[in-house]
Amino acid sequence: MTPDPSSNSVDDPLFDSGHHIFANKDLLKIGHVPEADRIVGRDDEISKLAKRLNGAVHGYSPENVMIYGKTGTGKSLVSRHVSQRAQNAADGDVDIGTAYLDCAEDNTETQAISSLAAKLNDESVTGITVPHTGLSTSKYYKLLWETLDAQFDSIIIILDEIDLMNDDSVLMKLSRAEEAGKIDCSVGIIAISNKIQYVDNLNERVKSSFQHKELFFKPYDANQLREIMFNREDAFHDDVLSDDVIPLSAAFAAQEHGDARKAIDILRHAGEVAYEDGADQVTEHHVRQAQQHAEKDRFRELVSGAPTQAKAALLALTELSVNSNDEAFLTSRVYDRYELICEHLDMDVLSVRRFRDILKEQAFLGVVEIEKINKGSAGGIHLQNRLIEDPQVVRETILEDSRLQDWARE
DNA sequence: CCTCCACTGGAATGTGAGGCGT
DNA sequence: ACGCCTCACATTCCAGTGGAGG
Repeated sequence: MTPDPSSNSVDDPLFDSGHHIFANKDLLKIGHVPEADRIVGRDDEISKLAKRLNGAVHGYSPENVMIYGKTGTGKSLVSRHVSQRAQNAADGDVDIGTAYLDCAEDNTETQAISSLAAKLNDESVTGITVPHTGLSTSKYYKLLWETLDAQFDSIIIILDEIDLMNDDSVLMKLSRAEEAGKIDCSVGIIAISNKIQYVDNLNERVKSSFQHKELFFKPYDANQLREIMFNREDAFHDDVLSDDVIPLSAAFAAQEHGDARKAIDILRHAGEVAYEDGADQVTEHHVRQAQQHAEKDRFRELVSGAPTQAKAALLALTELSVNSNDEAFLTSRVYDRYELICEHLDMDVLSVRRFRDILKEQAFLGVVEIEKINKGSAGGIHLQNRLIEDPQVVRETILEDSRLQDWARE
């Protein structure tokens, strides 16, 4: 944290906040939508998508589009970009609205519709207030139709990560609203998924109402990744990046199946590491460190963000791992230890059934690994639970939680 | 090839927080 | 003040599971 003596614009050295490394850190933010000339290698996709949405610009119905592609291939980016441009390009007397919805966050029908209504509603125009929760689903739909009618001629709705949505009916009702005469506003839906089979698994009724064209996004190759990062080089001051930084970050990210998000993350992290080191250049060394950091951070966040009961369960598993030579333990054994911990800490003891689900959630998050084994006539089917990361590290992270700290003294 | 064990996991059901309109 | 809504989390019940060992 040594202040850089050469930095000129800063009065108080305590707050020089990385200026000697970053010139404009916003360029490295995840949701950042770059200008058209900074989007790399997606020209084809952009013009195809624009063609589909063209109707909206002139006041008639746009087509629905289903976009497939792996994470970090620019699906959200291109969708946002094109819908933004459609909004700007609209004919003088056409009012276009756009809404972006992350289905990972709002993954139920009600949540999705309520968020959409809240996002699109401009209270000063419509005079409608949209409560966050509390209404029935149908009331939220009604509110949404009202806001749409009051404000727009056409609307483009982006449903990101739609495969995480628990209920397909959103898709159906949104796409049907116009033809069913519920609203007088053209609706175009851009649904984004990283699972190719998404549409196949849809219910027939939904499929028939959600008429759509499909668009596939290929992963970025190493060259494109490099170009993407060079385009955001302005985030750093001149001469701060040493020559090998971007190629190396690109190489790391290319290994992860061409994920641009990861690439930019690594680059930003490397800058932060360099800043903390008090270095005045970002070097290959910082990139490597950033790469390792990213892995550990992700894991710590998972564990420290877990609910208390889940932490207690993990704690039980770490206790067993630390105090024995085995690595994997039967659920019943982990549960016994968990009971002890709960009693000692004066916590509620959950049922075995719920406990199993908690472990399963942790397995889904990649903290625990579960293997099914069969002991035959000696006792049928069991699950074996094993920590993926070093038990000591998990233990330390869990014990940072004030509610569980008492345990450390035993 | 059949049995048998002790856990697994689906389904139904309950509870309480948070929030609405009347 | 009240009824009504959703949703997350939890419990209870029980049919199903599938390989070691007879």
